[in-house]
Amino acid sequence: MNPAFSENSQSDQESIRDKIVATADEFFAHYGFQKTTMDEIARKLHKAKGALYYYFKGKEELYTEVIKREIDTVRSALNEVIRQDTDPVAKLENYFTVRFKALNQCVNYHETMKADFRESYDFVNPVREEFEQYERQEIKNILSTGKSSGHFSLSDIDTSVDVIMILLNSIEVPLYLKGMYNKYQNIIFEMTTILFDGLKKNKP
Amino acid sequence: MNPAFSENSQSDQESIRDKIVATADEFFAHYGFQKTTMDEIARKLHKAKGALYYYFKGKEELYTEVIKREIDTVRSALNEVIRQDTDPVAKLENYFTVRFKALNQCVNYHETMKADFRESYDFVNPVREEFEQYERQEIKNILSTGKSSGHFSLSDIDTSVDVIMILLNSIEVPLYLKGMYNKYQNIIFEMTTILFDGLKKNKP
DNA sequence: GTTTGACCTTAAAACCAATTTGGTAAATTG
DNA sequence: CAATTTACCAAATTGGTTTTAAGGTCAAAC
Repeated sequence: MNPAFSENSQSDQESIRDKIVATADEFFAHYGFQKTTMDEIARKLHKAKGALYYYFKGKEELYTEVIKREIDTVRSALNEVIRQDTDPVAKLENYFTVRFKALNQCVNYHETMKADFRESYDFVNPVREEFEQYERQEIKNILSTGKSSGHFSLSDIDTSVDVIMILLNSIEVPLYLKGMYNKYQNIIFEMTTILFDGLKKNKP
Repeated sequence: MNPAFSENSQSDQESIRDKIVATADEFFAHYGFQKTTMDEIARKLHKAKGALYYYFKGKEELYTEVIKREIDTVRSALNEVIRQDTDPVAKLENYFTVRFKALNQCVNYHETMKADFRESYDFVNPVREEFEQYERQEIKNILSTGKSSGHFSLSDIDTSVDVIMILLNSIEVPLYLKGMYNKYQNIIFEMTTILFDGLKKNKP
């Protein structure tokens, strides 16, 4: 489970697991969850379908793993931004830019969002929620340090975080589900600017 | 067509048209576009189905009329806000509050938005687009006068309008489609506050 | 000018058989 | 024992057909 524990045999095991996830990713991204079959994935890997069930409980768990890795990519990119030693304003700005760009790559994640209007993909909710919690925490951190350092003037940080979270999540719909990411990029930039002028401390 | 031209006989005609729209509204709001039949609507009005086609070309036109009236309600409320002699900042704030509240009542309008992820209700697009154009114009007016009067500090008004329009439209998804309007009200308030601090001229 | 009711056409629902597919478990391999 | 296969089941999906219902039309009637 933990990569740090991987021995020779387990390294192979992980490697196969990874290959399964990678192949599943391709199919899911191409044909979506429903239209992808476990048999297809197995065949592509020159394995029998049953082998997949040695690594994953079922199709849903495999799909969830694919989504999880997509989200992890975003998280890594965001961690990189957070790690940097920049002032809170620049950090939050970077956070937004990187988030939109990285999330734009998450084909399967968008698929579930789109599908959520038709049917429910509840089984990915844990992943979504976990990421939301992560983001909430990180944004709160940035705002908190920004408030302490006098970069932001905020009365209630938690509410500000709520606002930002809702804005981030809301704007995903036109951006990704309607494929307007490239078209709206300059508008996103302007939006962040306005938002930041609102969050920033007014220069006295 | 124009109510100002209505004579006695035409007044009756308009009255019946209105009754049809009202009844249609009830059914559409209750069962949605697809599951409502023209026959149902006619029966409720103690008329034959054919009568409806004397006033409307078809089901889609009738539905569009229902949507149009919903939107007109919102527009009236907004016109009231615009009419008032308040400073641009307060006016735009009122605009937001009233818009969200009024739009929350438009059951059928939300139905089409929700449905747009499954199938397309293109025939209501003209209504949508017309309203969007109206909003764009009014918001631009407010921003323009706000800039002239020194309440707002804006470099490019058109882009600011774009940002506001996208934000307004984006946030409708969680607000109405996911029924979070009541839950999010204080967050909306805070959002407007932040947004306005961003738009307002920094006090020197 | 309105309304009706019979009528047409097409789209949706209901049905059913055939097939596919997710999932399991015993057997097999190395 | 870890990893994989094969054979198999039950449930879901698909394809095609029939039936039904619903949108829309029109001549006649009010």
